[in-house]
Amino acid sequence: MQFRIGEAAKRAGCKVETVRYYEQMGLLPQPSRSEGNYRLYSEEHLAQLRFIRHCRSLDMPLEDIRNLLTLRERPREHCAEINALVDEHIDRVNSQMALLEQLRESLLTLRSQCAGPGYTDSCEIVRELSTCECHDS
Amino acid sequence: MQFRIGEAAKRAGCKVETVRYYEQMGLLPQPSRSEGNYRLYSEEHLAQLRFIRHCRSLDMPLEDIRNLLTLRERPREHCAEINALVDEHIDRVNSQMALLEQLRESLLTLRSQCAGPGYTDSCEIVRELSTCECHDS
DNA sequence: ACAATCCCTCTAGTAACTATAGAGTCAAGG
DNA sequence: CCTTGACTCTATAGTTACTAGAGGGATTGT
Repeated sequence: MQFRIGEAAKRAGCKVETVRYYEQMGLLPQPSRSEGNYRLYSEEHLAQLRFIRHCRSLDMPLEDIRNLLTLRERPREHCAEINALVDEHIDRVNSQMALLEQLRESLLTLRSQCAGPGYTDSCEIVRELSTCECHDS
Repeated sequence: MQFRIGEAAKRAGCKVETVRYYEQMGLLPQPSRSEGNYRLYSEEHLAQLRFIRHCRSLDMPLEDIRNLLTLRERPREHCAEINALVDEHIDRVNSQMALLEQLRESLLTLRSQCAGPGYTDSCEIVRELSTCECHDS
């Protein structure tokens, strides 16, 4: 079975442009072409595309996926590396979550400054946003 | 007191390039210039820069900040809009967190597939990433 | 024969910066 | 007076993972 790009994209749950983009980035091998120069994908191509999409649904960066694609050829030898890669990604997600949690706190505090229609002359939210007690660097 | 861009950036806790970028995006008014064509910032400029940075530290998009900068000129009249803007942002942060939480679950499940040195011939993580039970669209 | 739908390549746009190149300005030291 | 170093200027390109568009060819159905 061979698929044209539209069919491949649909089966992988992404857009046509995305498939071409992965090819351009070297994540998908160049498929054969039809007479009319259309890309023709095999089942293996499709499997690899799905692999990529699955990784992306876990928000892994393409660079990590590129590495995984290489490592998975000899999974036994590279088990440790594969785990490390996943662990690093989990760490990234964890710290992103911690950051977002802080953000949420700050925003809720900010929002509580103005609970109803203001009774002062200036907006407490604007006032709070104007004060600066923090230095990033 | 007038500051050159380096001093302004330091006081606002950001990079020099970032300050110029805000000016280019129309978030900071163009400052006066010295004889040698250096930007010269007043206290008001600095306050506005800090306002922007504070909003950014809450991860608000520049477009929202642009709106806030306008709204804050008449806070009393625009109190409701200001609140709505903050509320929307809180919603965004909330749904981002929900997404990340799901992600974390999936990643931990994935990771648990390979707890120690594998005893099978193929990596369970790679196997799981290859299976596809989901369609995004 | 013709229209609709698919596909092709190439280029530019997104958000919010960051980094670089190549040049000018300014204060202090020798 | 000259030079060195730190600072600044403009303009341009790079980052991530796509998305959107132009301008054209291929295929399919009526």
